[in-house]
Amino acid sequence: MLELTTELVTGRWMFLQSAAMRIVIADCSVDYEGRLSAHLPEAARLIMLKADGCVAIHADGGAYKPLNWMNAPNTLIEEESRWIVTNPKGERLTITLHVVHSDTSYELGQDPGLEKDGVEAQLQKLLAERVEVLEEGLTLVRREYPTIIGPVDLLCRAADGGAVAVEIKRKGSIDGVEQLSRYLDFLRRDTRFDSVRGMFVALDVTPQARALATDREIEWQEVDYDELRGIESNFLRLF
Amino acid sequence: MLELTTELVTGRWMFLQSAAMRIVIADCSVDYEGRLSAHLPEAARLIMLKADGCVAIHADGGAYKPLNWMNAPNTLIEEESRWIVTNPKGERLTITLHVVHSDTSYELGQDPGLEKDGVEAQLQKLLAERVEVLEEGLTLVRREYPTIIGPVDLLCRAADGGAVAVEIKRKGSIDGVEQLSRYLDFLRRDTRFDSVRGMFVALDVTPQARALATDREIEWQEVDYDELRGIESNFLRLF
DNA sequence: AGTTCCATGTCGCGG
DNA sequence: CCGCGACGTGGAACT
Repeated sequence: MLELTTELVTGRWMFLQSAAMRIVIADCSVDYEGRLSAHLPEAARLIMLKADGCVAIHADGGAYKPLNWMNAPNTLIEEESRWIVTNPKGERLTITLHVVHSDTSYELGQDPGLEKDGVEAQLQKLLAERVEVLEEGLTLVRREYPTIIGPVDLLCRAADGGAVAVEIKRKGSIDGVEQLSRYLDFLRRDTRFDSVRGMFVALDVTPQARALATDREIEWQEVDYDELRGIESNFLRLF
Repeated sequence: MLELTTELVTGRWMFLQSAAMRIVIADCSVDYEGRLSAHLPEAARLIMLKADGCVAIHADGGAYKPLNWMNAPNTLIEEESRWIVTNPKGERLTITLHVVHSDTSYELGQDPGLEKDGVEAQLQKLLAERVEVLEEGLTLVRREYPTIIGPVDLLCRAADGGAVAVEIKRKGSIDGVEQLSRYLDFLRRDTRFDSVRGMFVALDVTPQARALATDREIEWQEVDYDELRGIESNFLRLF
């Protein structure tokens, strides 16, 4: 773990390109011109510069979101007491430094990254591998079946030969039912399908979503994530 | 501008409650249990604690978004080399500190706040002043026309006397078409209008939004922001 | 408190 | 690189 101070560094732009995070505490005012125009009056703030060149200006509050920022890729020009950050999209962030209280850099190295569990992608993958969990005799035709208005999570075939469009959500709210309804509208006009049923699947389905689904004659069901993983690991163990 | 180090402080939780930002550089591993489960293996990271009690764990890259975070309000328990952050919603963040490289606090004070000039609001204003840009003979009835389900961006009258509901977006995606569809459903049940057309206007309209709008018999069009501003400034210059 | 809708959304994946 | 949908979306305005 190496801690560097700016005294060690002559070319700051080069420094930014190296893998290090720089933290500056300063009285500053900021202007952003890009997707909108924004201005920050002079005040004490924390300026974070990461190795990839991104810049974030934080106040002591307001959750994790900075007051102003510029995401990589961008170019930093350091003038006397003024930094100008520009990116290829034509956005520009200008930081005017009035007083610098602290300027420190830390060599953090590459992060091993976040391991997530319980998101929709995982759920879709598990269900795609075992669609018969949803209904006996159901077989997978295709994951992410494309339509002009977007991909259907799972397109399946039922035991009776009819098509079944499955929409999967972690939390099943009314939006998801609307989304599935749109897909059904389009699929039902596709002459390749004789009949298309809708099936709405989530870890939890809200009462409003249940009501709407029922009203639209869309089946809904809740699945248990741990159970699904259990089935999966049993499956792997047995075959 | 006061810089405090942790040596000055005995009760860190109290310290957090005071208006100061604390920056810790440490080798740490992190676990989050809440809306999902997530784990961060041990690595050097920056931990930011703000005065409002929020916590963010940053790697040296990945834009301004932290790897993990907990927004205020929450409670921080500092044990020996382990921090446990919990919130009323039942989420929990556990930070295990293996090596602390640096621990500094900064008194930043209250931020005067960001002054913004957003795009959609600006776009709506420009179009409201020149609705004939959208269609010949169109006149404005009212901006933000109120309905029970929310305000219609622009309610207009066409040359033939029919009503036109205009929804304006910076980026026109499928959500916006859904929103306009709901307004139309509602307006068409209002006996004061003989007929109501829908018009979906954005700087960019996605192909899927186009498809859905067309299917719902909603007109859509793209407008050019710079051109609109040009029209506006010409208008001001000439009259 | 619950809902709706905007955002400089950001992020990741598939074409 | 674009387009699209998910997100621990976050946040504000309004009911």
